[in-house]
Order: sequence, then structure tokens, then C-alpha cells
Amino acid sequence: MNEIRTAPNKYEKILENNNIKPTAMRLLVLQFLLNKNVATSLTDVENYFAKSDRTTLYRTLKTFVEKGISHKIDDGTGITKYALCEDNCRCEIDTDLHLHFHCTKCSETVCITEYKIPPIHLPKDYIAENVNLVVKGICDKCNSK
Amino acid sequence: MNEIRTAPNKYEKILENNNIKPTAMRLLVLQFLLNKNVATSLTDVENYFAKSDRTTLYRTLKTFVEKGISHKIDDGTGITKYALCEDNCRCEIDTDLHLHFHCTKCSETVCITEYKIPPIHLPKDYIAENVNLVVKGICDKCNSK
DNA sequence: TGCCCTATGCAACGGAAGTGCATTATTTGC
DNA sequence: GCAAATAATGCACTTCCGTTGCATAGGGCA
Ligand SMILES: [Mn+2]
Ligand SMILES: [Mn+2]
Ligand SMILES: [Zn+2]
Ligand SMILES: [Zn+2]
Repeated sequence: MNEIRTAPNKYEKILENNNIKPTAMRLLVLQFLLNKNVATSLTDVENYFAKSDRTTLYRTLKTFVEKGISHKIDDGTGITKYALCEDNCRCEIDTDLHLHFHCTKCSETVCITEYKIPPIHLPKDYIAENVNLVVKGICDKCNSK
Repeated sequence: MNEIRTAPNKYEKILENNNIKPTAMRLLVLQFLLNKNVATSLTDVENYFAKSDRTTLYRTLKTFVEKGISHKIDDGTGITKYALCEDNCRCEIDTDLHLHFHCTKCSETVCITEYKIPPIHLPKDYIAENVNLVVKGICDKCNSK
């Protein structure tokens, strides 16, 4: 993680396109999230950037969610996770929501974006506004060991 | 003791059938849960039984889950809820798991047992062991007001 | 009655999210 | 370029809930 000084790079563009001021910390966190393919907790980020302040990182992740480049994941572990959204994601119930898989062996949580959440049947007069679908089990990596 | 024991009422039977000693507190909590049709938090129980101890109630609920007469619900609010299982429930993934609906207006969470959770598609090599499906929105009662 | 096992009650702990506020950095107006 | 305004950061502290340790009480049984 060193190439931050190099002119308007792709990371700065991502932030600027979403009305997020590209501060040093935000760029580093964005880069960190982009390089990970699993959902990331505040503590994960905190451990990686050992020198920086938890609150700043907390608010950075919060900003990312508010500005729409990241989504918050409640995988049932009690620890909030974050993952960058796919391109053109608007976190909408019918098009963008996907299930999250939590592996009970390696404890990692991943976005399963390949399949959409199946249509949910609800009794009369219920209105769905949001869906959280979490599957726990063994992930592909752990399964092939 | 040769005396004829007083016949157990239906609450005692429920507990005894599941190897739970029917103490006074447990009977009261069971009765409370049976009379509610919404998922119940420890704090709910605590408020209802104002004089009794939080830990005892906590452990009562925990015992109910361990012995299989109740299930724990993570509705995404950060507050664990409990609801009594249906008859013959073994909390198994294919037969007993149902979705939970959390109303953002009245803040109540209910078990939707009428419909089963639809089959989940997962990528190759993933093994599902458990599913948590929570839908947020407006419940029937709030919707008809 | 005395023993043992369980249930109970009180207190304290721990993790994680979130907030108040002073300080520092950056932008904006002139 | 300078000063005022605005935004980001850092530190301390709080709150909320779940959980545990440990001492005491109660109830079945020899
Ligand atoms: Mn995701
Ligand atoms: Mn339920
Ligand atoms: Zn795994
Ligand atoms: Zn409602």
C-alpha cells in the first residue's frame, strides 16, 4: 500500500464520483477494501491500520455506506461487516440485494452476488422493504481442504 | 412420598416433556411467551416480571432454547428475540426454519411460519447448514391503519 | 437431618457501536 | 497570501446488551 501520492488515480476518482472527499485515510481504507474479497469488520480495518484511530475508521466506513459505495452486512456474528458494492449498485431490494454466506470454519463472510435472493412470499398486507439473508455453513475453500 | 401429586397442568407438562424442571419462574416465563404472538426480548420479559432478576430470566430463555422448546431470533436490531417453537419443531433447516418479519413502524418481530424459506442456490462447494432470513417492512397491522 | 445438585440473585465484566468535544487540516472568500 | 469557515480527525467517554463468577437458597433424597 504505497502508491497514494501518484496524481488523480482510480481510487480518488471512485471517491470523488460519489461525493466523498479523498482524504489520505479514506483512500487507504478504500484500497484495503478493494483488495479484500471478503466482508470486513471495523476491527479488521483497525488491525490493518494499526496506527490510526478507531473512530476515524468507523466514520470512514459509515461515510462509505451513506454515500453508497459500500454496504453494511449483518451476518449474525454480532460484528458488523462492510463490503464495497458492485458497480451500479443502488442497494435496491429487487435488483441489488444478495445473500451473504458466513463460514463457520474460517469465520469469513462473503457476498454471494452470483444468485439473486429468491422472491419472498409474505402473508396478506405485509410490505417488504428490505431483506437480509444469511446462510451459514462451510465455504468452498474450507470444503475443498 | 405416597401422596397423590397434583396433576401437572399443561405448562408443567410442556417443560417436563422437554426435561426442564418446572420451577415457578420457568412456568411464568413459559406462560408469558405462550400468550405473546410476537418475538420477545430479554428486556421484554424483564419488564413484565419487574421484580425478578435479569440473569435468571436470561438463563431461563437460554434453557428453553437449549432444550428445544424455543428458538432464538436475530432480527437485525441487535436485540436477541425469542419465540416458542411450533409443535414437533426440531429447528431443522429444511423443515422448520421460517422467515422473520420485523416491522419498522411498530418495531415488532414475528415468525412467518405460513411459508417456508425458498430453496437457496449457492455456488459450487458451498454447504448450507443454517439460514437466517429477515424481512423488514410494514406489518399487516400497521399497514391497515 | 444432612447432603448434593440445581436454580437463583447480585455484581461485575466485555465487546462493540456510537457520541461530545477539542484539535487539526482543508477549503473558501477576500 | 491571509483569515474565516467548514470538514476531518483523535481522544475520551458512554451506552447497550449479552454473558459470567460466585455466593446463597431451595428442594429431592438417603
Ligand atoms: Mn454483500
Ligand atoms: Mn421464529
Ligand atoms: Zn471457510
Ligand atoms: Zn408493525
